[in-house]
Amino acid sequence: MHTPPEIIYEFSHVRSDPRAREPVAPSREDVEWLFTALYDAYGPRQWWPTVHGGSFEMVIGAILVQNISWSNTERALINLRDADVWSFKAISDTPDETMHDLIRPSGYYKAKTRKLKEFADFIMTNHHGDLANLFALPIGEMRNQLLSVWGIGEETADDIILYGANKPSFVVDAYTRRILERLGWDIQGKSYSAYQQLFHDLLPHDAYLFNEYHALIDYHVARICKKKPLCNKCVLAGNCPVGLGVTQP
DNA sequence: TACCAGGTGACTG
DNA sequence: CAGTCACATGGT
Repeated sequence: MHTPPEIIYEFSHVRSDPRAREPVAPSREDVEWLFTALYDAYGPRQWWPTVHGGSFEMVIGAILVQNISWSNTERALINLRDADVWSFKAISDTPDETMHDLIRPSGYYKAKTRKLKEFADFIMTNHHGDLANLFALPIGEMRNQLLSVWGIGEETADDIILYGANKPSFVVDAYTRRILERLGWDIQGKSYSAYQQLFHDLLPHDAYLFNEYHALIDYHVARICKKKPLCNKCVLAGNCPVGLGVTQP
């Protein structure tokens, strides 16, 4: 379905001095190196994960997974499907109390019920109930519309743009922030856009590249670069200040 | 047991 | 702009 762009194979395989004690601004070579190292180690990740598949599930899953594990999200998606609450109209028509019971496993069930309903109303009111109409918008307009919906923040908006609409908007999450900090890469400020800008400024805006890059970061950080990092199992250890013992996590 | 897991919005200084 | 808090379930 996706074909890796040739540019991947022209990426840098080296990074700047990993023994620097103070954070340094990452170069294009650094950002290319990280992708290449993870891709060589793990191969394509083929995200977004699915239970039943389809754009509807992807978007609903992006809301339900907020600050919770995917396994919890899966339970909620299965409940919704089994209850035949599997369209924006169905979400809108289902009483709050029923929604609470169905999505309870995903946590924050009251807040997420409101989020799902606000999003369903948005799609029905502004896009004739069809996600394809949202996905057809230019990235900037799509992103602004998504951010206008209560419960859709920057990460969820970019999840939907990248993994739903298949357009290049880099996803920044807690894992992304953690690994960049551990690598000793200085970011101007702590805002979401500061992190995203790094990737947008230094990489070609390619949906496949952004898709795999974010997926590889999450795969790697969830398993290796944990709060207590497993540096003895890390393929980046020889190029990371933490892995080299230069700095502490 | 306590901590952790693919955030967001409300509120504060 | 940066920091803090509530929101809530299931796994380890």
